[in-house]
Formats: sequence, structure tokens, C-alpha cells
Amino acid sequence: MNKLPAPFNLLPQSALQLHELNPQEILFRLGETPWGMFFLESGEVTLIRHTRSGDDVVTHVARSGETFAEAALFSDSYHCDAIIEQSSRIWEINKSAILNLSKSDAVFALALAARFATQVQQLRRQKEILAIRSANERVYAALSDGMLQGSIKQFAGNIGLTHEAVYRALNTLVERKRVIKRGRGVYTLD
Amino acid sequence: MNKLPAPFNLLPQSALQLHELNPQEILFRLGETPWGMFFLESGEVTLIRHTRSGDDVVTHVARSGETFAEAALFSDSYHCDAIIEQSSRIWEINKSAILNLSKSDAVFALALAARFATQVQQLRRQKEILAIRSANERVYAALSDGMLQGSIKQFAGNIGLTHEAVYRALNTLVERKRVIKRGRGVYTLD
DNA sequence: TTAGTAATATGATTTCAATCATATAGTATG
DNA sequence: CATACTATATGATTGAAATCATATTACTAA
Repeated sequence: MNKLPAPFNLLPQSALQLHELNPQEILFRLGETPWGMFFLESGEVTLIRHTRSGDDVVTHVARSGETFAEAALFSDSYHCDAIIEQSSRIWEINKSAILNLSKSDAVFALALAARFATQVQQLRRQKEILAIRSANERVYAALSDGMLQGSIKQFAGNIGLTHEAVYRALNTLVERKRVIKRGRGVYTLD
Repeated sequence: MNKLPAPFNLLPQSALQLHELNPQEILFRLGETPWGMFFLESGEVTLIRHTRSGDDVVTHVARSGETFAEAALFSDSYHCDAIIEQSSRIWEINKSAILNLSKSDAVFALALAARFATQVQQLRRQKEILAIRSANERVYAALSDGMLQGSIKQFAGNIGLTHEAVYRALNTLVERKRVIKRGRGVYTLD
């Protein structure tokens, strides 16, 4: 038992390795053989791919509470670099431990599939939201998807808008009675 | 054996049910008990959630060759409506067949997890791309991610830009020698 | 061979979100 | 309590992508 999200909490402590890293440090590099996937307890890690023309393309920004590099479980090498952006506590989850337990324990294997399937669904929704051009409609869709959890600023970042644009959109939506303002920084659909 | 993407091709024909539906028809509705998940052989299906205020929010648009409603495998009800947008051939894949085979066959269960994990990774990349504000950088990132497969118009739709904006961005990128134009509608990084 | 259609491409104009600036309310800190 | 700091909020201006328009090129079908 450990404090990772299900089903990784079922793994023994021996399957885990803690990394405490500071900004600029490298967690893994393109081409390296993966020992496992990761759970980011706190901090921030960016996954970056370098193009031939020398440009860097950010493929993902992992934040507190997220797992990342899941595909490494099924691959012989990492497909990008992982750079520490903010000082991080990271649990590396052993690949073999996961694969072996999956083979011996069907319930675990299914729970693993379930976790990934749920993430697929969630990410598809978020993608659809990001593709909405109008700030009003984007904010509305994200709100109806329960994405406004923390601050409006975080929310704005998550949906790819500036916080100013979000405040204005919320204002418009309230005027049009599609959203209710319950207080300073508190908005709901009903 | 069948013609579905791995690992669903390992399932017997009895696990599949073909639906041929026309625009406006309903594949499933919110709250219904799922018999399975789906593979869209051809056509287009939109997944829609209705909000209390009466607005419809599109949570996903499934296109030819895609699977959808994977999360239904692990849920007792559908979480949205699925409406046929364009005449479709849809294979429904039986939930129990998948779950049972997963329990008896660890390789299948892992292949299922692998498929979902790969999709998670891909969707995260695409989300990151959609969050890029500059049309030039967005087009470049998508191009470097190999997203330009079919027509420029499709490509534009996939990355949340108008086709005009994409043509202009490609033009600029070519001028700046970051992208090479190999012919009418043919662009590569190198 | 021509007519029709769709994708590629670019020009002109408009719209809307980003940016920059500023104010206010709430929260934390010495 | 005063000070600083951050989130919320709104105003003014700018800039970039959407929209609308129009060619041009390629493909399809009659």
C-alpha cells in the first residue's frame, strides 16, 4: 500500500523509487530505456521533443497529482525529454512490477485499463473544449464540464485563455443568464 | 479474427454487432446501460452532453477508424448522447466479451491497457498543440507531430484553425525556412 | 472536352482575444 | 494595524486570426 492513485496504490513499496529534483534537471532523455512510468507528487515537469530544425516542442506539462510517461510501460525507449520545471517530488513506478502484477492479477490489469480509458475520455473532452474558438462558449463548456475547481487564473490556464478573457466571458455569460455568479470568483451553471 | 484495431481484432465475431445508421439517428443515450464500446468503420458520430440551461455541449466528434465510449466498459451507464452526424457503419464491441477475455488472458488485458495508454499520450500531445495561441507555432508543432496526413482542410479542423489561417501560417513558415513546401498542399519539416 | 466541384491559395476587412494598464477586494505577514 | 501580495475585475488599445471574397489549380463526371 502507498499513496499513489489507483491502481498503483496496490503495488509494493519496492516497485517505487523517489526522485527529488530541481529546476533544469533531467528526469529522462529521448532514447533512454525506461525503468518505469511516473507519478508527480508535487512540482512541475515538462516533456519536450526537439525537432530537426532545432525548435523545441512541448508535448506535455505534468502537474501535481498527475501520472505521466504511461506509454513507456509498453515501449523500449522514451520518446521525449523530461525536464524539471519546478522543484518536484516524483515517484517512479517500476515497469516490470506493473506488467508482472498485470499478468498474475486480472483485476489489477483491468483497473489499469480502466484508469487509462477514463483518462482517454477526459482528454477527448478537454481537447474538444480547447478547439472551441469563442471565449464565451469555451468558458461555458469548460464550466459545464466541472473544470472550474481552483482559482479563475488556473482555470484560464487550463482552457488556454488569459484570465482577463475568462473574467470577461464569465461576465457576459452572467449577463445572458447562462451562468450564475455566486460571489467574488464563484460561478456555477445553476 | 476481424478487422478491428488491436487488440479488438482478437475477439470472436460473436462479440460484435454492426449498426448502420443515418444522420440524426441515436446510437445511445445518457443513462442507458452500455452493451459495449464502439468502433466507427466509416461516418461520423458526435457525443453530446445537454446542460440544465438547455445548451448542448459537444464532448467528442468520432471519425472513421476511431473507437469511442471506451469508458463504458467500466461504467454502468453512458454519460452522454451519441448522435449520428454522417451515415455510419459502427461495430459495437461487447463489454462482457472484453472483460471476460481480459480476465482469462493477461496478454489481451495488457494489450488493451497499451492501446489506451498510447491514446492518452497522443491526446495529451494534441491538447498541448491546441493550447498554442500563435497559428504559426501551432501549425509547426502539429506538423512536427505528423498530424498533416490528409488534406490541409482536415488538418486545419484537427488543430482548431480555419484553413485560411493554416495556409498563411504554412506560407510564413516556408518563408522563414522552418518548413519546406514540396508541392501544392505538400509540406514537410525536412 | 467540357462543366462542375473541391482543395489550395491569397487579398481585404472585421472581430475578438491578447496585451497593457489600473483599480479593488481579500489574504497573509511582520 | 499596516504592508505587501495575489486574485478578481474592468478599461483602453493592439494585434492576429476569423470572416468574406476571389482566383487558381486539380480532380470527377457527364
